[in-house]
Amino acid sequence: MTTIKDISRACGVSPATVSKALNGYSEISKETVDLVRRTAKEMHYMPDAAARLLKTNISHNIGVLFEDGTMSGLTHEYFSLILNSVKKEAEKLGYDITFISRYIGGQEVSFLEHCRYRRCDGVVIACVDFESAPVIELVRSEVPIVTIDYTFDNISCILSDNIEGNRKLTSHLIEAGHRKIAFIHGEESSVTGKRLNGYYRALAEHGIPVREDYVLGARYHDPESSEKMTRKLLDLADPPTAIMYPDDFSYLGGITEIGRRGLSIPEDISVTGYDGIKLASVVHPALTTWHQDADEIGRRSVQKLVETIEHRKTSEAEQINVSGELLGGYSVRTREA
Amino acid sequence: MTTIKDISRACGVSPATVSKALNGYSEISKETVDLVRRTAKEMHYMPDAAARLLKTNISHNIGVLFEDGTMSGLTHEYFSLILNSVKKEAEKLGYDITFISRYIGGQEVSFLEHCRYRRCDGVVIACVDFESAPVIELVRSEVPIVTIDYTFDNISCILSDNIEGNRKLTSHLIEAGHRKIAFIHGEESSVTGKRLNGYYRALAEHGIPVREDYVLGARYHDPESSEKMTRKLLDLADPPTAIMYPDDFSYLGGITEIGRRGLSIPEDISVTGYDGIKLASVVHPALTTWHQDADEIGRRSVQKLVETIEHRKTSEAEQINVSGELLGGYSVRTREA
DNA sequence: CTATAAATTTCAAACGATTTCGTAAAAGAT
DNA sequence: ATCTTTTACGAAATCGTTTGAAATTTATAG
Repeated sequence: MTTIKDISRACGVSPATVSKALNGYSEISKETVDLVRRTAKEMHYMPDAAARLLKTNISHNIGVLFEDGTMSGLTHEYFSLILNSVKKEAEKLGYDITFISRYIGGQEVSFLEHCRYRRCDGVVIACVDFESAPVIELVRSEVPIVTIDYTFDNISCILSDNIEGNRKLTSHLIEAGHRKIAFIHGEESSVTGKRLNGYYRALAEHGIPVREDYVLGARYHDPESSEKMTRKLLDLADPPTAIMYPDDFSYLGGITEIGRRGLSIPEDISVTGYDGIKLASVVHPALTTWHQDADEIGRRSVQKLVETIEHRKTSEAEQINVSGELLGGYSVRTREA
Repeated sequence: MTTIKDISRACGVSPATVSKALNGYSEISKETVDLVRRTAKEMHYMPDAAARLLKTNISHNIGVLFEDGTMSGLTHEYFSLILNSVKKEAEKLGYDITFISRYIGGQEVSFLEHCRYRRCDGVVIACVDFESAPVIELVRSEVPIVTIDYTFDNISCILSDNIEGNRKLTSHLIEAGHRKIAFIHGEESSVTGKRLNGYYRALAEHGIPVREDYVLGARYHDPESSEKMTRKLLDLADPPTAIMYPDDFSYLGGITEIGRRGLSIPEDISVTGYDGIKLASVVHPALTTWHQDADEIGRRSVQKLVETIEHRKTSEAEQINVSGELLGGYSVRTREA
């Protein structure tokens, strides 16, 4: 590997000058800069991130803490999309991304220790148990953090508009003439709480009393679980005319149970999902759902994190709401009042 | 941050001794080792990966090159699963993983340059255009590489058994009494080639002549595209009795078109998918498909890569086949001969 | 008690870059 | 011609760790 010394030798200048020329210091003459840059290119010079980090204390590396997809209750594709967007934006802003795990050299350590070991400039946290001790330790450390879909004091977070989203989605059903609207929510979490909140609000705004037997819990991303809840709902003496599912994928469980009973969507029963992933538009019938703007969420997280990293003193913790949109499908039927 | 020097001061020994004690050199006395280890723990010492790398030339960092060229990338569940498994196994073996991109500090560079910049010990490549110049450059460099689902001379690769898989899947249909079996394959690639190969073999083994009008190309992960091909097939004067889709997700496009014609699966037409992702088991009817063992593929890639890294001289390039299994669903109907 | 071997520990030089401070030369001012 | 300023560059320290060789201490032998 060519180093700065090799170049300095080839150019007949000192390593210091090479470094400065390469990094655009103004004190180096135009000719020297040109010479150095040219030889660097010719010799296929690449700076060494480690050496640079050692001296500058900047790794240009941001950690991502995304708990593994299958174990997490939340929608797999939604987080994959966020991760992808995080990656793209990070690249654009000059950062690489590394997964933060609880291992170093095969030994178990805390997330924070891992971050320090790799000297991450900052960390994006999503899709984890935010109330677990190792996560809290990291959040409360000196490491710049941005969380997604969870709020901590004094920590910036990017929030998908779960309250608004579910409120609008519920309102959409109400405006289509539904009064008996069931909501199958996912397992307890702050996201779930917000969606419930939105659901209740929409009902309240339209003066529809809440029926507790229409509010059931299932597990995110688990069609079997939603299938079971759908069964419960349809077995009620007075079944709902619309069912809201925890996420798009869970809708598949709904389809199964609804189909089993010979009912059809949306003629006999209306349904909605949540997420707005590709699946929603290719199932039959296409699902009316709330699209969460995963791209924007990923982008904003990194932008905010980088801002925090690069202007640590002036940058303030901020809660950023990213709004989604209603994605109309063919799974909701308008009922006459 | 506590450094080795802080510990050396606290213990009254030299930094060298601390380093050796921490790294288990046998020449250090038991008492010193204990003392050093204890104080290191007390002072919350964490080694600095960068400094260590600088000296040892080992980053304990493996790069992953997972591109989302076709917009599938990370969102494609099969690859997400592989990535996840790669991550887990890497952690277990003491490596972190970093995404290899084509950017450093926002500037465009080659993959190889990025690897050198971060000094990746090795790279797992999957899901990219293996025939593009930047990928070839990386593969042909001195960096240890393992590829997934693509073969290069002298480079280890992990192969999902696409030939066998599709052969067995096709045979399964034949054994169920089908003779008119259409195969909608994905876009051209080595994987597609192998699956075609498996399809042809199965037909040949059973003495069934190939009907070229039953072999159509669609795009992976694109139900609309498969929907269109399904239409073509069903419009044939002599339509097939079974359709094999490029992947599980594409099956959804098939369902749409088949349903539109009032046909049902599997009574009127049998179908199969490929991948064996969760979706296959929760759609209706559950899909008969070939399950690719993404977990095993990820695991073996990292194992082989680490072997290559750690025993560079003795380790030989190897092609490892990971076999999958037929996942029975309810989408194939047995026909009387 | 030496002399020698064995067991510990320390020295000091790296690794590859950045950066502060100093200096020499060139340019500008008086 | 002298003094001041500016411009361009270099010397050397430093970041935190590792490692082979040298030095020191301790143990063993003669």
